[in-house]
Amino acid sequence: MPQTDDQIAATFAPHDHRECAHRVLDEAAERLADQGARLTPVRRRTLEILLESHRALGAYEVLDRLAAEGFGRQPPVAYRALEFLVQHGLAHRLQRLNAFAACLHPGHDHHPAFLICRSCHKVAEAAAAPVREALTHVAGQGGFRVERVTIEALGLCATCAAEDAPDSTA
Amino acid sequence: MPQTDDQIAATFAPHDHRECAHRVLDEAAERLADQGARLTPVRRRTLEILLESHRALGAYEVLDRLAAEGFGRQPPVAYRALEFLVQHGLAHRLQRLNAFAACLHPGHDHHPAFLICRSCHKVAEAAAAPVREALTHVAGQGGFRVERVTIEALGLCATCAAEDAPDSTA
DNA sequence: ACCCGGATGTAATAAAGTAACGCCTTGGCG
DNA sequence: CGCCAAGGCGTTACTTTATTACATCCGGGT
Repeated sequence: MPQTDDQIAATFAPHDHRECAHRVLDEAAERLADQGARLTPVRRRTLEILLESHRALGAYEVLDRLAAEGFGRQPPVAYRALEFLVQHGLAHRLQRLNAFAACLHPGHDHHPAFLICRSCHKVAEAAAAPVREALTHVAGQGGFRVERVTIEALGLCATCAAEDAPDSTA
Repeated sequence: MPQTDDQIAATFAPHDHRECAHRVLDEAAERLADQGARLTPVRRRTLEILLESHRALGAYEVLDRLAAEGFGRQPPVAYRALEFLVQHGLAHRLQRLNAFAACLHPGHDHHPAFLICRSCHKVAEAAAAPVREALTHVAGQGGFRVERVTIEALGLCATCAAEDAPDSTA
């Protein structure tokens, strides 16, 4: 399971973000070593940039950051690093946003459902298994074999909902 | 329910396509009249173009067709017509493809799940309700309120699967 | 006739993504 | 060590997708 209920809430709640970034980065390096893939400086930095927030960043946003730090300033620099991260399950691409977000649960379910808050723009990963199962079932009845799914929800996270209407929570 | 199992199969199976196109177009005109919206020539023609196949078309693909028929040849012409159709539930936007497809079941479930065949590229609509429900449930446990959902599956339709391996069906 | 809003059309530009090529590093091997 | 092959990085140039801004036109109401 990619993400428990508490973890969804934790994504949106204020927290010491350095800690989760660090944890993920460590796991990432380890996993890549196992696969014989190289976490080069650009790639590592790209992942760090994504990890600095729970938001999804556009490729050009990432590119600007990389360029400012001495890496190449042409689009392929960012796209290659991002593609590498996605392929190795360290980042996800959000179709609705044309943007990328670090995977916070590498190694678990590599095709989670995404919860995108329209207010704070943070992105959480939710367990996609039950959702995918429902879809696979519906599709299968029509003879369609599902191979890959995109599940993205736009809505309001608990933290933002509480801010919008601080006393209407109960 | 936007689409029964038989209807999913029907989308991918060979069939007289003029018939389903015609039916949808008639319904569309009627529905728009109710809403006080105008199905102008560009809009109508755009819908017809989308209805000519079960595939999703890129905005520029539609634009080329429109331009060839005497309509404007600048991007906003196509984007405006497509946006109108989407807003009135007569077409859908497919995020994965950056493309648009006619809605074959206007008036039912306006946010269906999409089944995209990677072989024939046709797109079917499937009932999203159970899928959305599963997602809403998972998200709700984390305090996230789902508002809009994107569900798109990439896979192989029954017709293409049968062609790939004609005798492995049983 | 006049005005108004919506629908069209245009040019221009932004944003997102890809192709093609050369150089440099890394790591294996004689 | 010297050599080579593969992969990574950087560049230029380009394609595809989408939007902004503004002029014009058409239809309905007064």
